[in-house]
Amino acid sequence: MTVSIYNTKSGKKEPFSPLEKGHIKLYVCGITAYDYCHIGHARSTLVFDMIVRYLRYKGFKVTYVRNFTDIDDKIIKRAQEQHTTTEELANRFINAFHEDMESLGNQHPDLEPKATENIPEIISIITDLIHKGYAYEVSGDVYFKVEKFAGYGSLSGRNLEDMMAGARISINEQKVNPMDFALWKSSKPGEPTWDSPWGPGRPGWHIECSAMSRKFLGESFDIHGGGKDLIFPHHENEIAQSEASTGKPFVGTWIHHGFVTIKDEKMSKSLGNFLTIREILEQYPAEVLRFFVFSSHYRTPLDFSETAMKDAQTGLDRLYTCLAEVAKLPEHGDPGQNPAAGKKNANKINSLVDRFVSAMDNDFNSAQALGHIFEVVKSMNAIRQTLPAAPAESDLALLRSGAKTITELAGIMGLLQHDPVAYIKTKQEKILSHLAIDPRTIESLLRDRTAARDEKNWSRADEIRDELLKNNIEIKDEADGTTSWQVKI
RNA sequence: GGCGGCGUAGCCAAGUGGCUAAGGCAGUGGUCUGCAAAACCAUUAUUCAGCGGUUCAAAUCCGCUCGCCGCCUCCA
Repeated sequence: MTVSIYNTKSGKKEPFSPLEKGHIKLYVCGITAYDYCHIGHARSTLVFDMIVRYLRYKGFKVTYVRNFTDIDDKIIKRAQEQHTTTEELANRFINAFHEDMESLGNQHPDLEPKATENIPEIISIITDLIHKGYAYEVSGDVYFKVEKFAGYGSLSGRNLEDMMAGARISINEQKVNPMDFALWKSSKPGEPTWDSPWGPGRPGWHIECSAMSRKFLGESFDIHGGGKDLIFPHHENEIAQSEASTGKPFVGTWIHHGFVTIKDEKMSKSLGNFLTIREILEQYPAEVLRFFVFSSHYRTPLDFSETAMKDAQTGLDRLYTCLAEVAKLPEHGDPGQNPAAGKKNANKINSLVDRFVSAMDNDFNSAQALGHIFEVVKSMNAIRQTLPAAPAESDLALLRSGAKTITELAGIMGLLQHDPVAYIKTKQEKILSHLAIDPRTIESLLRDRTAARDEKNWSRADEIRDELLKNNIEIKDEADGTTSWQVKI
């Protein structure tokens, strides 16, 4: 089966095949390094992490490039505010970004080039564009001539006249057309600068992606991705620069993911309603964030809330609980025992791979794919419930193969990769360390309760139980008369 | 103003013309238990914002209306 991908360029889902058989070249716009990353950035990296892992699962070789923009207006401004260099500032936030990626459990892209390390390539494209008449220099600045490029606006579905009518662009006297955008900016005193044929300066915003994608992936490549907000102007301008320069198609498939919203509003620095990745990860395990992100299709908006994260946590726990229960099953089956698993449940389990793959083939529908996993969990629980003390070998084999498949497939989203038993234990220990009650007190109260129960003093026993529950401690009276306790998750 | 998207149960969310409208959370009922908790099971939309149309058949296609959101300026 082939993967279908929604292509922003055509506005449709299309069967995907790479230019070079079996080898996909993917470029994703990374961050501009001037601040800590927020959960919108997290979604972006998570989505492409999942996409790359899935394409590799399908047997493709994937070359995954994600850049850093480490020179730009915002970086210069922020560096000046902090009385530091753009280099120091950018490196500081690139390091922070790498820490965040590590915490999120994302795999590394194959290459993470920086704009400042590719200045010669940038200058070379600009020079070429001037030669070909697509760009012009005005007192040290170089602009791209949008009117000269016939397809300008095709990605974002707009034309120059409409954009002019928008009238939200500041008129720059130097430009031939107000929509012309800067390829090279002359530097002001005190700003970082590189020598160029047009004098000392630095690259404009969009050109670095054209230069780096060409250098590492070639003039034409398969997939280019980023957030929806990059469609215009960033990606539109990249197409113009690259195709004007090479005369070849730039990118086959454009993938754009939706935003993370808070209270249904876009999260952004200008609105001040953003949460950084580190703030989130202080409160929730990375895996919960991953589960939350992959519970929705990547192109829809994703509304972040405490409730949504709590739901994600509970859902994830349900999956881990099932795996943990299967792990606790006896090692060997009873040869004399009849199988407990019905045909329907067995089919559900055995067909999981097919159903998961067809969901993911359909434009990476991770939400549907997770739904299939939950269905199988339900089937496995149902079988487990009817299992006798000495279960049949075929039942054990079925449950183990189900658990193995779930673990493998969930791994494409970076989920369920912890040992299930250890996962639950670690989590409880973490919660316990924040509780106002310690294990010694708990044990002591439980001894009191056991004594009360021995005397059939139920009201006292229940009182202690309620007291513990108030402190997030759940207790369980075992069949053998002992009482165990655990932290409520 | 131009362009694009969305509106499915209490909440979240899949569904790309045709089998019972996935799945999760919450709720309710049950198994278990002295009673609980946990776990598990069962159950919860005759209907997909509204109104028309196309079709043998529409949540899915088309048109209009209402509501929400995004891009057009830095943005994942």
